[in-house]
Amino acid sequence: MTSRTKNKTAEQRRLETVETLIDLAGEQNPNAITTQALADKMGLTQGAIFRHFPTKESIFSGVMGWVAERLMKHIHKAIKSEDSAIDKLQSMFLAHISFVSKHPGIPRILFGELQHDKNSVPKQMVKQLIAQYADLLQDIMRTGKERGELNPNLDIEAATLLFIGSIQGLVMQSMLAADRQDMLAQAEAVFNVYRQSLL
Amino acid sequence: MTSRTKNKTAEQRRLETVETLIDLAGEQNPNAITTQALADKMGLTQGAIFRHFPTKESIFSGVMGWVAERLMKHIHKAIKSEDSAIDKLQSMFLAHISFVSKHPGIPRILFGELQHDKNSVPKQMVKQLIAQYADLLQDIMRTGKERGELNPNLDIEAATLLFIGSIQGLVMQSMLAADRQDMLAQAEAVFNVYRQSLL
DNA sequence: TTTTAGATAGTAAGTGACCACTATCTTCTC
DNA sequence: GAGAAGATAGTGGTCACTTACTATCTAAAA
Repeated sequence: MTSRTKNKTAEQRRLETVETLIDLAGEQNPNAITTQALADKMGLTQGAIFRHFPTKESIFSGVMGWVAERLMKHIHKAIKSEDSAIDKLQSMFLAHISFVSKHPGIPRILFGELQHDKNSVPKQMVKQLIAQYADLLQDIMRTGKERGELNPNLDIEAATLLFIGSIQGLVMQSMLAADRQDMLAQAEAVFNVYRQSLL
Repeated sequence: MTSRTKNKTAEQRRLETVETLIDLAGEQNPNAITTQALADKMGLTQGAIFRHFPTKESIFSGVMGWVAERLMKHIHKAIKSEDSAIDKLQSMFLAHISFVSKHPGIPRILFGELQHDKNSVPKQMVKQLIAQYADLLQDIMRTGKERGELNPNLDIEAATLLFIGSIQGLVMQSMLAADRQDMLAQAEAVFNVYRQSLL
């Protein structure tokens, strides 16, 4: 062997693999990323990947775990300091957009998983993440209603769908333009329009 | 040869191929549909596909052409009979949802094309379709503003993105639930929330 | 009306490239 | 020296696309 770099521990490699996949997904179709491309970017041989993951699908499961933990933590941190429902929603919106604009591969992987027909493990994890996310939104809206901060006639389920949809719209926009620079600026404008529907 | 069925013309086969692909995309990941699966569903051999299309990608271009024509026609017909901007937008929204609920494979193919990195022909066609769609929305909103039907301070660009995003949200919801039945009912509720943001 | 020739739709059977995954050997670390 | 990380070199399967042949259709000549 000619390698001079030290071996890393299994856990380090697992994390590195997951993050490399997220990185690559920012540049190309996630479903088209090969284990070879992954290994190349990590400076390993293709076979080495399978020392740490039993299947390719399990790497995607790892990604979903990574996302679920970091995204929810990021969002909870953002809304903790806010008081009113509207402010919480706005912080959540902007935190989410800043997260995906830092990791543009993530929404692409998410959509890609949803495209599959069969209920794979990563797809189930996506479903669970979205359900958890929607629950949080509905909690905020419900207490916002109780406190008289939101329109008492607001259809919470529809408002939740609209919230998530508007994030998807921004993501799609950035995929069209391949230009994530002004995503945050646009996000503010979009939320301002969305806000009107809550009052 | 043992076949008893007559040969069809090239144009008939091209159309049939495109519609079969749309059909299949309603059930499985569009990018994972093989030319073999397509041929099977049409009762042809795999090689026969390539009598009518030079590459697999060109079939997707055919799909995008099909969609662009039918969707826009469907939508223009829906808004023609409406008067106010709000009514036009609502008709457009519901027409769009009824269209994709009749052809659930279409949004999946669209998303799938956007995932690609390189600017393939079908991806460019998707971009063009979305741009055309956004133009129509903005036209309606602009005249709605002039007539005093919409909030004069409305951010039209953001409202357009929110409109498209809300459709994406509904589509995603149907992909999660694999249940397109109540998509139209949900659509009305979502538009009612959206409408508030225009006033 | 019949014959026939050119064009086209379709079949059958590849081909080469790619890819997830594996078996075996080598190197590193403790 | 044991156990784990990595390298090397497969293997079987899949897939888009091709080549060479056959069946069918059309239209004009006889």
